[in-house]
Amino acid sequence: MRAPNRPSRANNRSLELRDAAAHLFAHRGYDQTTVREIAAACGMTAGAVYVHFGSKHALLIAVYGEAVTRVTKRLAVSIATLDCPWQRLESAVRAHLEAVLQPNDYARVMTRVLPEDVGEAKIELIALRDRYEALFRALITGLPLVPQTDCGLVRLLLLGAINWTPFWYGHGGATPRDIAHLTVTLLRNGLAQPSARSL
Amino acid sequence: MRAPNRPSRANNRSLELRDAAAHLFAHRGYDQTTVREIAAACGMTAGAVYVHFGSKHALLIAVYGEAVTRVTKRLAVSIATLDCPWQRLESAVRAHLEAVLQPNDYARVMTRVLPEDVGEAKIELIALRDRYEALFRALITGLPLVPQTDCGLVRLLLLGAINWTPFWYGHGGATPRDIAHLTVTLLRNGLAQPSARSL
DNA sequence: ACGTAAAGTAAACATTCGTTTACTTAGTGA
DNA sequence: TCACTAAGTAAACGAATGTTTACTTTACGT
Repeated sequence: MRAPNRPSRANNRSLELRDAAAHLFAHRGYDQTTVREIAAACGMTAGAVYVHFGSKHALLIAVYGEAVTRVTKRLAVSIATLDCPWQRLESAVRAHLEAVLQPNDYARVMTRVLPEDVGEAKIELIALRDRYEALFRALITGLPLVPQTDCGLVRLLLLGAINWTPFWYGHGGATPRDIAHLTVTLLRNGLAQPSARSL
Repeated sequence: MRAPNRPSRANNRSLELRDAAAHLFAHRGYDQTTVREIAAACGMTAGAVYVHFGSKHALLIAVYGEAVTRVTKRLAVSIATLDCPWQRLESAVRAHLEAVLQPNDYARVMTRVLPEDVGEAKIELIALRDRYEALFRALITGLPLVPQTDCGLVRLLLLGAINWTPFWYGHGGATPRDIAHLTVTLLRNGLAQPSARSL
């Protein structure tokens, strides 16, 4: 018998495959990426992919799961030492944006491939995404908002705004820090001139 | 010679095809829709599609163009009689949301299929989308915002928030009217309790 | 040294899809 | 009536794709 949790051959090419898949899914989308391309990126043939993953869908789920794990960790670290709920939210938004906007293959997969487009794997992807969005739910319900605000709606608008950023980022000079600051300022105080505010 | 602008056979099945394509693209995405499905929806064979459209890409561009035309018209009507810039923006957002969220095949294609995913037709789709987003540029630069606000960034965040809505709409009880109101209120005044505002 | 099993290859398989081709049908104008 | 042309069909084409199969290689435990 071999020792469990440690494969006999040291090189774990599953991770190599997963990374290559993440890179291609992030840059070209799921449908536009072929199993042969993923294999070639690791210097292998298509058949070898199925030694490590049962299907292309399974590979996507592995990538997506790793993406959620990484971004979750990054976000938790960024807010760990902060107390002010507004600062916590801004820091979380900035961490999310940095992950999604810097050339970070895993995070980018989360916004690039839509669960609706992958049919069979849809349910698993939505579950993973929900796990991540729950973090923002907590951050938003912790804010001192005007009474009877629909926190769920606020969360969805906020996530929509920042999930869409990859499609336009780079055309202006704004950094993730700028975008996060503007977003949370907007949520907190609005952007109207003081004389133009309503009730 | 035949009279121009009026085909000899009265039935213009190009439009029928375009409608069917819009329906399928909106519900299943571009890649997941086959030319055979579009043809079958009109009771035709795949080959007949190419009598009316040179390629599947051309069909997508036709759908996308019609979508922009329709939503643009709808949006123009909704703000025509309003003067207050905040009301104009809210009305425009509501019109956009109603178009995108009600089962409106054409409008939904605008948010469902990403130009990045269609390769060859990408450039045309982006041009069409830009034409539409210019309307929001005008509405936002007309707002009395605090000085030195980055209007471009605001527009992109706003469009991101409302373009993402189709992916979650229906899970809460919010109507397009509710969402539009909350969005513009948020942009105008923020949502912090008055005692929790910062400079 | 030997048997085992994982890792990988090369090739084929079975679809599927966008598109083309050859042919048929039917309305229109002269 | 008759030639013309747009509209449509049935079938095939050619390429691409996810996946499987049969076979080879190689590292490890005993």
